[in-house]
Amino acid sequence: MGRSPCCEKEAGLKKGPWTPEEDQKLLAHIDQHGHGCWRSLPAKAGLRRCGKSCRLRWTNYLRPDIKRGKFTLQEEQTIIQLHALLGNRWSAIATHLPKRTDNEIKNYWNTHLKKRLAKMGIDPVTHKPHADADTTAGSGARSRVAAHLSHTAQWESARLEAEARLARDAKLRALASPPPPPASSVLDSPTSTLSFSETAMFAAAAHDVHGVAPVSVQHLQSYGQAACGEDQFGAGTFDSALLDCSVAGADQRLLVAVPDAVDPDQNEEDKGYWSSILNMVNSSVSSSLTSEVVQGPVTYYLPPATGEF
DNA sequence: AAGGAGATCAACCGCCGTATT
DNA sequence: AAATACGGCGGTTGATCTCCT
Repeated sequence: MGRSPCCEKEAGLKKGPWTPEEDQKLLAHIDQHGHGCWRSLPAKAGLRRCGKSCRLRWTNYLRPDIKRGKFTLQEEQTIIQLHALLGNRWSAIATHLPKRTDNEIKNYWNTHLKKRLAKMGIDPVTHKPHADADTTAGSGARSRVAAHLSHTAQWESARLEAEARLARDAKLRALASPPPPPASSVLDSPTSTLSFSETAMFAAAAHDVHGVAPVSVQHLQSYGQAACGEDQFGAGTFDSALLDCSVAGADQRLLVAVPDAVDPDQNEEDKGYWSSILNMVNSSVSSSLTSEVVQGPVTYYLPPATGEF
């Protein structure tokens, strides 16, 4: 009946931080034999760990295709937008951030991005401005919120502009270095195979399964303003500039024309938002294959504009 | 210099869907 | 069909680091 007992029930298994020796054993074993069955791996590799612990250590830390260190501005924006679409589905988000693990993204969200959005007056759960939640608030309260947003955005703007400059410099330096490896080895995320229909499914999923409220364009504009600075792009163009500003636009395709400032037609804004997200999701695959080609227009599935999600 | 507070992140826990027997 | 293991996922914890007073 069923399978043999799980290794995790065994006594005397080590827990806690991994030592360099343990890492070496695990690396050497996987390098030679692959991970195969995680349950049986610890014994074969000479580790007093459970298979689950080994798998976690490998996927979150030892895997050779992991990029560590500071998240770029582009990555931050990708996380924020995908989070707006997918919610706390970190593994799904991670598939669109090559070389980043779901654990790392989750940590980064919880320690950095969530706080930053909250600071900007955006609810990190719904991705809507806090003022929206309080429909009974008077105009005085709204203007206070707006003033706070503006003030916070100015500070964020200064900081992120500096980051953007650094990112741009790094990009230019990278362009001057040797060409990237062949496409087959660049496609780091094997699960990043989203097709058109899958992006539609994503949209539908966010729509009716996860209960994630779609973000109106203004919210992204708010972040865009913070990231790029109002003077540089002018009001109403922040969505287009959102990703461009960080890396000089060399390989960015998250560019969707959107209405100026506050459009009375919320549905139109939502369409622009969804187009923006879906465009990014689609392009994340192709951008893994080429860093230079800019795609032409794409037709998108858009969820029916019900006005209420 | 000391220690308290807050931030960070690797690792664990528990649940869930799927595979296997 | 039922029972159980496995792998994966998201939430949480706790050790360590950094900053501030």
